[in-house]
Amino acid sequence: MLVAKDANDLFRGNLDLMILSVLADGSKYGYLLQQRLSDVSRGMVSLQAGTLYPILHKLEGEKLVRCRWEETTGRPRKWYELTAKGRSRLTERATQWRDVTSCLEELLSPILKTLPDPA
Amino acid sequence: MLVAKDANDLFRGNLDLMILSVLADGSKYGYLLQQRLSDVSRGMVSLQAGTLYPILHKLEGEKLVRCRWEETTGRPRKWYELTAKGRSRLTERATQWRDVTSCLEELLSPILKTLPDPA
DNA sequence: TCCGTATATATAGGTTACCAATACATAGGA
DNA sequence: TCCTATGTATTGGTAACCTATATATACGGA
Repeated sequence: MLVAKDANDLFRGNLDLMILSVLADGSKYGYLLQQRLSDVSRGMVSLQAGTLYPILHKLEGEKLVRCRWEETTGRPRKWYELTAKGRSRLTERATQWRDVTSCLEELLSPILKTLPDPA
Repeated sequence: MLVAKDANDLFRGNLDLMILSVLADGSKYGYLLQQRLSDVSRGMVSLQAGTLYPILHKLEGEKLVRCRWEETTGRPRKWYELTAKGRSRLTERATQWRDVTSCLEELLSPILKTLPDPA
């Protein structure tokens, strides 16, 4: 029951949201996105390749991102860019997230108040 | 990709946390817990029986809750009570949740700032 | 020059949380 | 009498994510 079995279980269901939001900050290729996400989350999120690429393919299939291969450098890289539809989805999902947090915060505030400050 | 396919997908992975926190407010039987959760979430969370009871059984198996049948009233009811281990798990999961939100908030704050107030 | 590591993308198979559907049974009101 | 609300439970299915594996290039050190 979600007892830290898998690294990213705490973010389950929100990886698409996180990826879209990172792409909103500028186009990236998969590997770069992976590192950026690890950085901004201070290591809390560590997307494995087997997690990342299937999500990107799915986002592409939904036309939320578009991509093109860059062959100029030695290694081929696949750059992903947010589409208009992707931006729309991002705001939709971000709004949902805000609603979820407000709901959870109401439930958890009495419990969290008894805890020491995160510092 | 989490496009409101199922009613509670937005809360996926947190139903155990929500149930534990509702039980922290006092012992309840399943059906009562189901309604209370719907109330405090203003209808956002609507646990079906097929979702609720398996979770309760699992929590019981982990000794996070204990339960006893109440036979006095007409219909038998199974009351669930948080154990010490359950309380410990609750604070642990609540802390995790706080960390997740702070991480997501950092990612989403630029997007949410552009949106109108929830009101 | 050879090897290990970082870079870079991809797929197959498995696990788990949750849902939908169904089942069974009692109480109360129309 | 019948319908709805109450109350607990199980079975089968789906989707998201993970682990393991595969393939290939670039680069630095020995």
